[in-house]
Parts: sequence; C-alpha cells; structure tokens
Amino acid sequence: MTSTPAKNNATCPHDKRVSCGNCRLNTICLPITFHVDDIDRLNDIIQRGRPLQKGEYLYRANDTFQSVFAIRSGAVKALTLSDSGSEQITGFYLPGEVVGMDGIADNRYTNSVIALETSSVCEIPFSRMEDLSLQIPSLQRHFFQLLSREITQDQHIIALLSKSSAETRIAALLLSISSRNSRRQLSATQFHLPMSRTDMGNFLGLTIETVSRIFSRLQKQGVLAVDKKEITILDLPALTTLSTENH
Amino acid sequence: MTSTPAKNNATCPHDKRVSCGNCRLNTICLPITFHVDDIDRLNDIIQRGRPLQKGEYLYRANDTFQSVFAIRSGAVKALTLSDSGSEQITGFYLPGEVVGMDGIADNRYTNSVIALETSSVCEIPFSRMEDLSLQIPSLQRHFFQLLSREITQDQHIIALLSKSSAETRIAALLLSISSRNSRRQLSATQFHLPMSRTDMGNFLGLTIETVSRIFSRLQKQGVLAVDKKEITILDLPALTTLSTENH
DNA sequence: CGTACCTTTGACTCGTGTCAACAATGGTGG
DNA sequence: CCACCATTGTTGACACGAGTCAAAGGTACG
Repeated sequence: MTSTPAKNNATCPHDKRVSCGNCRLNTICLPITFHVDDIDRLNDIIQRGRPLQKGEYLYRANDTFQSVFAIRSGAVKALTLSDSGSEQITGFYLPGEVVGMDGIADNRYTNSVIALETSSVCEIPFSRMEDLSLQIPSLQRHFFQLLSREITQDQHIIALLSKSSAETRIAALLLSISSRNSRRQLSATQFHLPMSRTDMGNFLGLTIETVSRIFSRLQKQGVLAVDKKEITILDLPALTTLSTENH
Repeated sequence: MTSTPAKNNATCPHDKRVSCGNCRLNTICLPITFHVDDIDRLNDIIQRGRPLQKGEYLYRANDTFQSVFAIRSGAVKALTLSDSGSEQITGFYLPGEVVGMDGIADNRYTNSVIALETSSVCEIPFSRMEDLSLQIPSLQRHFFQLLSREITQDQHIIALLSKSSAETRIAALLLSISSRNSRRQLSATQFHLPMSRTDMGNFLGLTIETVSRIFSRLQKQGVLAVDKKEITILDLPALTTLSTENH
C-alpha cells in the first residue's frame, strides 16, 4: 500500500510492477510456444500482491481453492498436517515454480504454504486460467505438464524416502536445489539454503541432529563447505555419487 | 482376437465389450456432471485391448507417452528405476484408477507399469483427450482434478514414508486398499492383496522380513487375520489408530 | 546486552536391516 | 496325479544406523 509511483524498472525481485512479458523467469513458468498476445492475455488475469514476509502463510490447508501461485522471488515450503497432528513438509518451492495445484482435486488446499524468506508470488486465479485454457490449447497443455511434473517430482521424493540413507537424502536435496538454481542462471555450487535444518529434517524424514551430523561429516570429508546456511559444493561428483547410492 | 460375437452383456470384468456408458466404474473414473452424448464422445476415443497377464508391462519408463490408462479390472504397480538401478514402486492402481499421467510432462513415461494379476485397461489417447477437453470444459476440469488427486496422494505417501514406523506404514497401506475397495462397493474388511510382500516392502521402504514380521504381530494381536494374500481386518479402529501414529 | 531459538556434539537406545535357515506355495513335466 | 524345483514367505540371532536425551555453544533480535 506504500505509494512509490516511480516509473523506473526496478531490479528488485520483489517488485510487483512486473509483467509476464518482461519477467526473467517466464521461460521457466510459461511455455515457450506462447504468442506475445497470449502472454498478454495470461498476464491480464495474474494478480500480484505485496510480498510475503518470512513465516507468513500464502494459504492454509482447507482453505477454499481459488488460485495457483508462481513463486517470483524468495522461497516457500508446503506442508500437510498429518492425521496425528504433526507437520509434514511435502516440498520446497523456488522462483519459477508453481504451488497450489494440490487444491484442484477437491476445491480446497490439502497443504499449507509458508514463506521461508521474504517472497513475492504471482497469483493465477484457476477458473479464469481454465477458461483461457479452452481458448489457448498450448496453455491447457502447459498446465497439464505442470501438474504432471509435480507428480514426477513427488514420485522422485517417494523413491528417495523409501530407499535411502540419511546421507543420500541430504545429498539429493542439495543437488536438487543446486540444479534448480542453475536453471535460473545461478551458481550450481554455491548458494544459500532458504530453509532451516529443522525443515530439512522434517522434509527428509530425519531428525535435526542427524542432519547436523551429516553436514559435519560431509564438511570433514571435503565434499561441502558449510557456513550456517551458505553452502559451497566442493566435490560435485562425490556428492552426486552419494545421492545415487541406495542405502 | 477370439471371435465370440455373443451379444449378452457379460459380467466378466475383463470383457472388452464394454463402453463407458455401461461401465460399473464410470462414477469413479468419469465426472458425474457428464452429459450422455459427452460420454459417448469420450467413449469413442477410448481403446480396449486384450487383458494384460500377470507380470506383463503396460508400458515402460522412457517409452514415448501417448496415452493414459484407466484400470478396469485387476491391479497394476508403477515403478521407477532409481539412478542406482534398483526398482522403486511408486504406487499401486486398482480398478477405476488412472495411470500414466507421469508421462505428460516430458512426453515420455518416467515409470514402468506392470500387471500384478490379469488386468484389463481402457487406453485414453492423450492428444485426442486434449482436443476433446477444449470442447468439453467439464472434461478438462476432470483431468485437472485427476492429476491433482495423484499429487495429493503422492504427497500422502511422502508424509507416510517420512515419518512413520514400519507398523504405521503397513496399517496405512492396508487401510488405503480397504477404502479404495469400499469405494467400489467391495468389502472394506476382507479382501485379496494383489501384490506380493516384496512389492509391499519395496513400496513402503521396508524389507520383506519386516513386512512379514509386522503381519505376524498384527495377527497375534488380533487386529488382522492373514491367510496368504487374503486379509481380514478384525479390528478396524485399532488398525486406524496404528496408521495415524507417527513413529 | 540479554534472552530465546537454532545448531552442534556426545553417549546411549532401539527399530529395522542383514544374514541365514527353513517352511510353504505354485507351476511344470513326467 | 504326484514329485520336483523355483519362488515366496516366515522366523531367529545379531549388527548398525538413526533416534533420543542431554548439555553446551552460536546466532539473531529486541
């Protein structure tokens, strides 16, 4: 609500005066085959609010589903409340990625989504997107692919959790973040972890102590340099080997 | 290819002379809001081949994606080959459920699907389904929901694998099968497991020995009666409690 | 500058995996 | 129809990886 009517195209990633046409991430979250005026039509239905602060909810489990959200900057976590009441993180989402698709099935979200750091998102009202999809076949195709990609990623995680040791899980998570960073033209070997050790452990099915011990061990072995949440991958091949070992 | 041109509406679930209009499962795999002639249009694009025998592949990982498949009878398992080469089962699919949606993202399947017993499937060519979806909004909506439901189910499994003990995992799997059976008007407390102990263990991230021991223990406790693959749930509340305990 | 939270490290415990032997099952061919 | 063999499931003894409990060190924020 602060009125700063300056017209300069700010480079701040949280800036809300951005359109899909000039968004750095549009090759990630939009299909490449889009025509310019189709991009404009999509852009018209997208809403951009103020950035979320760390810890703020984007939406909560059981909220009525209305939109999916593309992360433009920052990072968020999605989590379910298990039947027993405890939180289970089901995924981390970085810029260019889309959350909220769990809500389509029953018209209410099954996850809650919380910002891990200051984050801005593009809200895509789903019913308007559906209408548009009927007119733009490549948009329909794109959303089918987005949903499908979420399925394959979740199944990757299932495979990871089902079979592998603590070390393998952590290696795989680090490599996942690494490759998603490099897709955004960021360093694949040096980056900031947006989540806490607790969140990593929760997601990977490990205790925080185990996460901490593995980090220490990988550091002693010269595979990683860890400084708080700043990670440097020193031996990428070694980490890759670790991530593919099962048990 | 055997020509038995009899016109009687056979009750054999593997019979291929079935249309969506008269399929017992259509309330599960089709949206309720369908008009009769829309059902006919969908039915026209669906292909029904000969049943799969136990152990046969429906498709293999890396095959070019062309269709999704509704299970009409029997049961199948989906599995990925992990980087290290070992198989990881990512799900079991029962009649009325749809497999193959992992292939949409990159136009090739990431899973292989194998019949657990003699099974018949309805093949839905995806590009024709997409075309039809542009004309029938409720069909587009239905497929978004199907994909979304797969996501929420996979995330359930992530939560299960991430947090819970061997006993909880097995209880949850049994209850999942139980509820899916009752959705098909079958008994919720007495049923045949389509998969081997090995498959259960693989899926749940447990060894076959552990699966076996848990079954024995639950039987001693009077929660289950187990006779080979025939399961009788004797104490549903107890099993439910077990399935919601985390660790 | 103090308080609250997060992370690290150590000692010990426990659940599940591993290894091994054996039983039961089911399919095949004589 | 039965005997054989391969496959699958069961049970036991033991080992080990990760959880638990506890304490101390760091870090961030008011």
